[in-house]
Amino acid sequence: MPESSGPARTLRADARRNHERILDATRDSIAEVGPGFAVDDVAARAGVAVATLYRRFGSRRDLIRAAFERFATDEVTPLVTAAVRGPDPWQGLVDGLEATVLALAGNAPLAAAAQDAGVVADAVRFMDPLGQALRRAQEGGAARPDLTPDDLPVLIAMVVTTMVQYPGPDAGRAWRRYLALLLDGSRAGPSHRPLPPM
Amino acid sequence: MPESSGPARTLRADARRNHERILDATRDSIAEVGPGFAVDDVAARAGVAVATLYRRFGSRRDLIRAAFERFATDEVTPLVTAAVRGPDPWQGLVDGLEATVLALAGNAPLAAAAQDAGVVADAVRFMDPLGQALRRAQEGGAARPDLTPDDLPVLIAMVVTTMVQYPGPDAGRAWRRYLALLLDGSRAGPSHRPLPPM
Amino acid sequence: MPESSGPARTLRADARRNHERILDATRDSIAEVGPGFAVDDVAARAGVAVATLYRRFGSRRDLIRAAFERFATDEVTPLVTAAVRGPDPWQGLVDGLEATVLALAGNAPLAAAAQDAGVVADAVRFMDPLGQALRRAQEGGAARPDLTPDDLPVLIAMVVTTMVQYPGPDAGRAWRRYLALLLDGSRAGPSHRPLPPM
Amino acid sequence: MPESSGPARTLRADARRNHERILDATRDSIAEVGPGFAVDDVAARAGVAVATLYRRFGSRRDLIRAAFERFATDEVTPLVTAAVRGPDPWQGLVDGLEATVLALAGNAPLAAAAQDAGVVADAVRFMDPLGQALRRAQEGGAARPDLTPDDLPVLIAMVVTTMVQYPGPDAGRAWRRYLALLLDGSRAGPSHRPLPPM
DNA sequence: CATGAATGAGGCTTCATTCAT
DNA sequence: CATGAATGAAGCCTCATTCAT
Repeated sequence: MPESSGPARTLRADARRNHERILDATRDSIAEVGPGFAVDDVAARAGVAVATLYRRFGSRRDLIRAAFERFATDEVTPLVTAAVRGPDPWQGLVDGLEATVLALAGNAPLAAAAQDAGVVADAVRFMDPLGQALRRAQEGGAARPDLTPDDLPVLIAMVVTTMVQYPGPDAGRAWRRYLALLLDGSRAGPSHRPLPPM
Repeated sequence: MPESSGPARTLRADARRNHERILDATRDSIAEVGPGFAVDDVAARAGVAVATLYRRFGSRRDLIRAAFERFATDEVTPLVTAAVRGPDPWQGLVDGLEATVLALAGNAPLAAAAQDAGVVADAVRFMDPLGQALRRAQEGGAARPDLTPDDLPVLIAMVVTTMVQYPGPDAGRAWRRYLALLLDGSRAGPSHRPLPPM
Repeated sequence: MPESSGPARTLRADARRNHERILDATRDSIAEVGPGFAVDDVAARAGVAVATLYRRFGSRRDLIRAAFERFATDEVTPLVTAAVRGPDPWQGLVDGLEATVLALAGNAPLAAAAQDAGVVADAVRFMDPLGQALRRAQEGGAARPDLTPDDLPVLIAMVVTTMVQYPGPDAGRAWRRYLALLLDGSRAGPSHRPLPPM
Repeated sequence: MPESSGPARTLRADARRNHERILDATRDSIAEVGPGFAVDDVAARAGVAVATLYRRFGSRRDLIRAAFERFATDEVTPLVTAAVRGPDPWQGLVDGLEATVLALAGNAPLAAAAQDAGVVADAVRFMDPLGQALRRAQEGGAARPDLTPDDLPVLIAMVVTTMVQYPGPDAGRAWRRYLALLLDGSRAGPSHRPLPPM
């Protein structure tokens, strides 16, 4: 049966649609009222009952995680994947990290909420392209060899912190400074002593 | 105005004592129940009424700020001041930052609360010795010249983030890794491009 | 109506199987999470949808009733029937009541749930052997004549109460004390005034 | 300062008044909507904020306990104390228990709530006169010696159960029957074997 | 000036139950 | 006839903060 006209109320489809709606609503609510958003507000925005929300996502924390993950997957990862592609491996890593933080900066409150909930690292872990970029840069001798892909979420969290902590008018700029500092520390260099273990 | 009659002075002293007690209680409460501590709990521990607490400090946030500031001033600054004193300017900066973060790590929950409340930078700003160490390291040619003392609180906040985000069993270790990375990026080096502005 | 075609009979069997499964799941769920069990949990354990459960049993309360009834019928009644059989009529009543409460004690949470839902008496009413034992004991002159079989569920509920109210380490013992008291009061005795009416 | 005219708004007095009001409201709410009453409803009836209620009583359970305790202390104990006073020790015990259960029957839903919350025994423990009556009856040789005052709350709970379980039109009568049974079992008698331990 | 009782708003979460498929 | 997604209504509880004493 092809999709006919009119309401076409399917249930499975509605469920999926609700899923998306809730995630959108979460993003919007956080964007508007900040990391202290209320779960009830999200449900209201999504046009579903709170219990529906709780059926899919078990808790406020998981909701944040899911919203941030989808954001990371759908909006960040593609940009990063694109940024990473380039002839120069080091520049690929630089561009990838910049793209990452830039994308996060676009939804800073969501990032802050994820930070508050302690789920940044979880979600960010899904961005594999960065890890590959790191490896390529290491193989090319540009990045110091004692970094690991597991460090990347931490680095990103550190930079995100600088956005969270300084929400002034120039908040959109300062993070570049500290990312640059981290990157300079991440280059291969003869004077570097091995990094302490994780 | 000379110190006049007895009672007035006694009151002043009592007030001061209350002030200290409240700050102690804040530190203790946060240490025990974490950043989600309750103001009432602080008042109870301090042996004062909640309203008294609110008379002295205007809000929960200001209370955190004050507690963290006193902690920074009384417990962190001295250690840092001592650490900074050394013949080698660069090592002085390194030791100073390490001492800072180490001291913060000792009261990680308080640091986390300050982070949550967004007052880390405010309080940390009071630690001047680090700024002087930075300048000395820059004058000696060891530290890159485009860093400023205002960067230091940010760097510290970044490292504190790695403690907050990874409260696992090795949480006490990982921060060293990222501080090292930041320090490697902070060294003077011919290959460094100028840092983006703050 | 003779057993007709296959499929119909298969469906009936499946329905029956579901019925049993749900009742088992109810017993298990209550045993694990106590009288505050959730209907959804029962459905999940039974491997059926919640709506299916609601089609067969009208409400949570009816579900408890049904589970307790089946428990009473299948697991308690046989034990009681066996216990009642003995040469001495009074001892038969004593043993029967002890067996009853003992069986209930084995599934105390289910009994408690039935108590909470107010359906103990309903279900217990199905245990006729006790009534017969009472009559035999009365005919033999051992039990006071003004008791009736309708009193038995009440007596049992009273003893079950002592299990519910005292869930301490010796909860498994105390009920014997109060059953003994009730039994001593149930013996025929010249000093007994007639019991007030039900 | 004598109590003047008008509102006379004292704070300490108001607190005390609120305390009483909340307890009254609890009694009323339970009487109206049953043991499943809502704490919010109690607060509304008492004309106080929910938080006020929670400041005094820590939890729903404690609220029930307090309401039942006050009821027991203020309304039950005096009646019992009066009932117990009589020349015949055994009759004193009988009358005391009857008065107890009778008083409970007047607020059966409150008793049921206390039963549900498992706090009957706690509160009932405050009714010492019954214990004294038991001892007097035992010293007079009327009551069996192996009963202890700690048994009394249990006996009462058992009888209360018969009220809870049979809320029919004759609910007000049946309990007498079972109390009589318990009492007959509580008399001293040569044929009694010692009660099993608690 | 300290007290602490009172507030009001809101937070998260859970359940029994009913539709639409 | 079974499914399970969705519901709506509560429920309990906590907190930062402000009056009245």
